[in-house]
Amino acid sequence: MKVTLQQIADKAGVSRGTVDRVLNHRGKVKPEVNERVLRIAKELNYQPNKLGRALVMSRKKMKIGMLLQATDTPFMQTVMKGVQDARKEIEAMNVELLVREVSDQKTEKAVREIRELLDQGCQALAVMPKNTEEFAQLINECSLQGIPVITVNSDLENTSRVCFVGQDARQAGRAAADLMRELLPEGGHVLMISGYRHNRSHVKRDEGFREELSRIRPDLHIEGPFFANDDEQVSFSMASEFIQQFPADPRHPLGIFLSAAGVEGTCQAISSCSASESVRVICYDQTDENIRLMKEGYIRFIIGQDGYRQGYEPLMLLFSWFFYGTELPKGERLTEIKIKTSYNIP
Amino acid sequence: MKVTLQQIADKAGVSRGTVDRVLNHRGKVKPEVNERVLRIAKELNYQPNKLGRALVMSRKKMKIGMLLQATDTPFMQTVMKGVQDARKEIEAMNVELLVREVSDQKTEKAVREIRELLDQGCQALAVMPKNTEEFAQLINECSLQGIPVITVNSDLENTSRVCFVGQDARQAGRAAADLMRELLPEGGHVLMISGYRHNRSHVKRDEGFREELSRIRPDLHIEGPFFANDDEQVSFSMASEFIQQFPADPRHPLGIFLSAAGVEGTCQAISSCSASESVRVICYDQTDENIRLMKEGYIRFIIGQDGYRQGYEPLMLLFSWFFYGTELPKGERLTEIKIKTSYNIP
DNA sequence: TTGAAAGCGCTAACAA
DNA sequence: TTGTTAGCGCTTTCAA
Repeated sequence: MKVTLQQIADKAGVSRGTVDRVLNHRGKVKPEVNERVLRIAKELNYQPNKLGRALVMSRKKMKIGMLLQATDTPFMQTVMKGVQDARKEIEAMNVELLVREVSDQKTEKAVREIRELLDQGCQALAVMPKNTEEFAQLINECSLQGIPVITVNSDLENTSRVCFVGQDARQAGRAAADLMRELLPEGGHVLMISGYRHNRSHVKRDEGFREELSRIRPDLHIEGPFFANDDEQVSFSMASEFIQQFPADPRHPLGIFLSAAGVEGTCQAISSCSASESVRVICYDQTDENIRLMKEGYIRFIIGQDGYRQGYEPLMLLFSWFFYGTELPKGERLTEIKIKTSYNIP
Repeated sequence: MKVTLQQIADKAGVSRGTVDRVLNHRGKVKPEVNERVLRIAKELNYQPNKLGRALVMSRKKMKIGMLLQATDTPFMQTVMKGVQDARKEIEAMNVELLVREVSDQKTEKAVREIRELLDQGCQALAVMPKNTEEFAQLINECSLQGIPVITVNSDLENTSRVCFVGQDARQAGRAAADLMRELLPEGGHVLMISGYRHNRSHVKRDEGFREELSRIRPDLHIEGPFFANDDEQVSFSMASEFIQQFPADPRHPLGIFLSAAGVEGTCQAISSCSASESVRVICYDQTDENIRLMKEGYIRFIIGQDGYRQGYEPLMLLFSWFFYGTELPKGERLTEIKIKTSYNIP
C-alpha cells in the first residue's frame, strides 16, 4: 500500500496540514519539525498521490491558452487534431482551453492575441511564435510573471520559453537528401522548391538538404532553392520549366525537393508533362493531400513531422504541470522525423 | 462546470446512490425512477468524472498479468522499456503488475505461467502468444471467465482475445521491398535471411518482401529465404557465401534482407569481405545493436515496429479499462511501420 | 427499493 | 506556527 500524508503526519506527531506545508513549501513551519517531516517522508519514500491532488485541483478554474498560425493549411489540420484530443482530456478535468488563431503575417496581430489570452487569465501558454524581437520580448514578459510558455513548431531561442516542441528542420532536410541520393542517376538534376524566404523552418530544411546532398552526391546538379511562397501556380511553373529543361526517362529520373507547400502545383506539372515515371518527388508533411498524391504515384517520399504531437503534447505538458504538479521539461523536445512511403502510410 | 451525480440526483429527486445504481446497473431500481434518471442524465449530458471513480478504485486490489517471450533478445529490451514505464504509472495507482517470462519454445511452459497468473488473481492479461491450439483455447477460457486478454506482437486470430497490439508483418515486408527496389541495379541479387520457419512474424515478413519485390522489380534475382534460426554464425556463413558468389562494387551493390536476427553475423561477413560499400542491408527492429551497425555504415534501412508501444499500450489499455471504465478497443491496433536511416534515428 | 454516510488522498480556509 | 475541517466526485456499505 502506498504511503500517504496521514502516515507521515502520524509518524512525525503532527497534522496532515503541517506535512502538506512542509512538502509543498507553503507557510511557515518550525525548522525542527520541517526537518523531521522531510526525513520521515524520505524514509517512507513518499510519493504524492496524483488522484488526490487532481481531485482538489479540479475545483479551481484554470485556463491554458494557445496561439496557432495559418490554421487553414493542411498541415495545421493535423496539428488541430492533436489540439482537439488534448482539449477533450483537459476539459474533462474542468480546465479551460482558449485557442486563438492568426492567419496573416502581422506580428502585432499575434501579439495582441497573446495579450488577450493573458487578460482572460491564462496561467500557461503554448504558442507558434513569429520570429520577431517584439514577440520574443512578450514571451520573456510572460515568464517573468510566472506564466510558462512552450513554443510549438518553430522555436524562439534565447528567450525564456520553457521548452520547444517541434522538428529539427535542418536534420529533416538532411534526411531528405539521404533518400534523394538513392533515387537519382549519376549526374542527375534536382530542383529545390521552397516556401517563404523568411520562414525559418523552410530555410533550414533547404539548408540541410542542400548541404548534405552536395556532400554525399557531389555529382548531382542542384537548382534552387526557389521560393514559391506557397503558391501552387508558381510551383507549377517552376516544376514545368525544370522538367522541360532537362531530359529524363524512368531509368534516369529527375528529382524535385519541396520544403513547403507547392506540392499540388508540382504534381500537376508532372502530370501535364506525362512525366510521373521520370520525376522523383520528396516533400514534407503527412497531409491528406500529400498522401493522396503519393498513392497516385507522384510522390516518392514524404517526410513527416508529427503534427499531431505538436498539437497534443504542449497542452498536455502544461496541463500535467498545473494539475498533477509534474515538472515541465526544459529545452527541445524534437518530434520524430518520419519517413513515409505509400507502404507505411495510413 | 461539469455535471455531477449529485446534480442528477437533485433533479430527479432521488439520492446519489440511486443514480449510481441506475447508471452502472447495480441493484434493483423502480422502473419509472430508472427511466427518469436515465433521461435526466442524457439531458444534462452527464460524463462520469474519471478522478472520482479512480480515487475509489485505488482502494481495491487489482492485478494485471503479462506474459512475455524470449526477453533476452534486443528487441524485447525495447518492449521491456514500455513495460517498465507502464508499471510505474500503474503501480502509482495501486494496481499490481505481474510479469512472467518464458524463454524456451515449449507451449506447455507458457500455458503453465498463464495459469499461475490466473491463480494469483489477475483480472486482465496481456500475452505474447504461442501459435498453438492449446494456447488459443486457454485464451478463450479466460474470456469466458470475464478476463480480457490482449495479444501482443503476434496475434492469435479466431480466439476471443479482445484486441491485438503489434505490427502488420506482411506489410512491413512489402515496405522493405519498396526500399530495396531503389538500392539495387538492374539484374541485381538479393539474399533473404530469415529467423525461424515456425515464427509467423518472420515468415510473413518474408512473404511480403518476396511477393512485393518480385512484382515491382522482376529483374532482380532473389535468393532464399534461408532460416538462420537467430544464429549469428549461420547468418555469417550465409552472407559470406552470398557475397563471394556474386561480384559487386559500390555502383552495382548486392542486397541483403533480414527478417529477424542474424544482423551482427551478416555485418561481420560484410566487414570481413571489405564489402561495406557494395552491400545494402535492410533489417528489422530498432535495437541498440542495429542502430550501432547502421551508424557504422553496414545497414541502409531499419524497419521498426515500435516495440516500446507494444510493451506500454496493452498494459495501459487494460489499466484504463479497469480503473477509469474506458472501453477496450476491439480488433487490431497496428503499430507504425517505421522507416529508419542514420538520419532519423536517435 | 431507496437514502444516508463513510471514505479514497489531497488542498485550503479557518481557528487556535 | 500549527491543527481542524470541509470538501473534490465517486463507490460502497449499512440501514431503513
